[in-house]
Amino acid sequence: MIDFETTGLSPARGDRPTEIAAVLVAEGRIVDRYQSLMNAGLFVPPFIERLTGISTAMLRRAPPVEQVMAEVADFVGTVPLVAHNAAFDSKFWDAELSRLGRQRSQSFVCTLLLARRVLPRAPSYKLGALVDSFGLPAAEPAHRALADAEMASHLMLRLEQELIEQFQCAAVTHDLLRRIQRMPKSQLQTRLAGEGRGLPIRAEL
DNA sequence: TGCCAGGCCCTCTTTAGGGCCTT
Repeated sequence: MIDFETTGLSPARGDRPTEIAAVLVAEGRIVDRYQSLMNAGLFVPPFIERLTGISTAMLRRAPPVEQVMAEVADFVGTVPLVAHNAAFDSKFWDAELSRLGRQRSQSFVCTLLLARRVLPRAPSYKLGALVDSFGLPAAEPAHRALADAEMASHLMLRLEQELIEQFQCAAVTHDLLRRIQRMPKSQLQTRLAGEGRGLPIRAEL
């Protein structure tokens, strides 16, 4: 599970990471962690500083972005990647690796897309709201990379439990999660409701 | 000068619009 804090929403508009955390999950638990601030030489906008607590002064004392991204890419290796709203983290991940002349070799799973399918009537799909609704441990401080990555890891494990119940799968693999998150939401829910829970969907997957 | 992300997903839809989610 990876989580970025950044200067904004779009690397295409010049935004860069300010912090990253990578949490390694195996056999249903967190087994290793990487976390670091990083200095890309940018000014942190006031809104972002209020949101994350990460200031320009903090980044001036942080290691350079190139060093941190190389370290975290080595830490991650070829392990499948997960993020909450992976469309956001994957574009920063790819942009920063590209600057290093490296390329991602593995795919992303998105806990936001999975949650929309597993919990079709949830009032909110924000990371904190989903963690609260499941009664999962809320790591502090929120909107810092390591805390958010740990909360998202607990959310992913909880969603896997839900999928085992709904799809009656003996094991939840990265490839299975990829297929589920790409399945049209309306189609998935209609079939779950209309055909009973489990076997028809499992056979299709 | 003025504007500025982008993909998912619902609906008063599909020749579209707007809210959500990430920072």
